[in-house]
Amino acid sequence: MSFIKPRSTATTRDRLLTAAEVAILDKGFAATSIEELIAEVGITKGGFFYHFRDKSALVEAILERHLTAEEDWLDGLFARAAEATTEPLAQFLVFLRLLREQMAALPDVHPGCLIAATCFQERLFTRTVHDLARQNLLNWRARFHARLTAIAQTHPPNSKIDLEALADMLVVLVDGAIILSKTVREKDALPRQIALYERFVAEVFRDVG
Amino acid sequence: MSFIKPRSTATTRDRLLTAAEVAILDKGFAATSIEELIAEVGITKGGFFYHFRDKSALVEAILERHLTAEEDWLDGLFARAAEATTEPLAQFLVFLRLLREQMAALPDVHPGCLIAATCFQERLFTRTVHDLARQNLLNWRARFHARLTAIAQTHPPNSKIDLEALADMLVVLVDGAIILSKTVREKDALPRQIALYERFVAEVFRDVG
DNA sequence: GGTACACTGCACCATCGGTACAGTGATCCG
DNA sequence: CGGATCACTGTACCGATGGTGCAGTGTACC
Repeated sequence: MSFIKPRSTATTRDRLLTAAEVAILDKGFAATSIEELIAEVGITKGGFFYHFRDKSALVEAILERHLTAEEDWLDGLFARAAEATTEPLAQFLVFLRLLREQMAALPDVHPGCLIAATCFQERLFTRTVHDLARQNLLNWRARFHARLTAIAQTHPPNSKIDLEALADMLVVLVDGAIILSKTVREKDALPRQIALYERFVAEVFRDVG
Repeated sequence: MSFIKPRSTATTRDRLLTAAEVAILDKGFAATSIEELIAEVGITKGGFFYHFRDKSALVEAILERHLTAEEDWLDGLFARAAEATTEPLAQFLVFLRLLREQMAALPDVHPGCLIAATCFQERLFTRTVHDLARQNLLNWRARFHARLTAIAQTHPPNSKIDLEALADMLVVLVDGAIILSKTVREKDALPRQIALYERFVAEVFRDVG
């Protein structure tokens, strides 16, 4: 090549990550070849393995980037909910509404959950990939659980409830609804499940006058 | 080979299916090689392609067999629930309890949902595979929805509720909880989610005395 | 005895992940 | 200005795997 390519250091690696993330969510990890990625980004095979030790390391990097981005995004939603009200239950319900609205606003069916995508390809990935996914889920469990516990202080549930499972339930519903919406090709499946969760949470903590 | 192998016609094909199903649920489709399957079953490559046009056709056959077995199994649970009571809500709740108990009795974490596993490997499979998965989910939606509608006749919910989404919710929770339990390696995640669903259904249709 | 079934055995192909390594142009540092 | 380092290129090569093609073979059934 004779033209001068803008020297972009981290950018090539980042473009690889983006191309790979899109491709993996679209058609799966195994169906995404390294050769197709380097063709898209415009580098050679040697260049790919300069950035990533192997295909697993690529997934590792995608997951890391994705998980922090997801965390920032949800933190943003929590912050907006905190602006609206300080009351724990109301705040959580606002957060859920914001989450549902954002999911409903997506143009197509949700591209899919990377966690779920890795979950069913066990042996293709390293320990690290699975640990990343695991830590991420445990993180969300802990965060939602803390909020639900706080809510239960001021709104004691009418009967004993498994708050940890209720915390997991949101993540479970999101992942499950993504599978459903991808499989039956209905983009409103996800927001509708979140709506049910909102109702459930509201009913569990409804103050029995 | 000199020893006389018992002539087992359909059995070889069936043993292939079983070996493949186990392997795919354990480590994923892409990580399961044809060569490992034929080694396990004790045939040659030619024998494999005599039974299946390609790897996708294998998945197709596994799904078909699996989905009918699953349907029979759930029908059995419904039948047992019908023996216990004829009242629609009580019957559905008995069914959910049976489902939860069976899931809790599994020795390890649930091996995983074939539907979900196919969902994230889009381009590796044929149209048929995806259509099978789709029809299966739509089937369960219709069946649960019919039951919920019947329940709503005798137990009008205290406020309007999306019964179709509530029907989907069970499938969504099961699939999502399998992902969760596989990822964090906690076998009780699935029964705990079903327990929450039981409570939700009971509360939605609780007669406001 | 003939036909169909359920394979075996073997040769071969393309794709893909991955290795190895020498070379090269741009950039940064002293 | 020189040297080191970065971010690659280019090429050659390897093994595993999915898949094809086809001739042959033992068994069962009619």
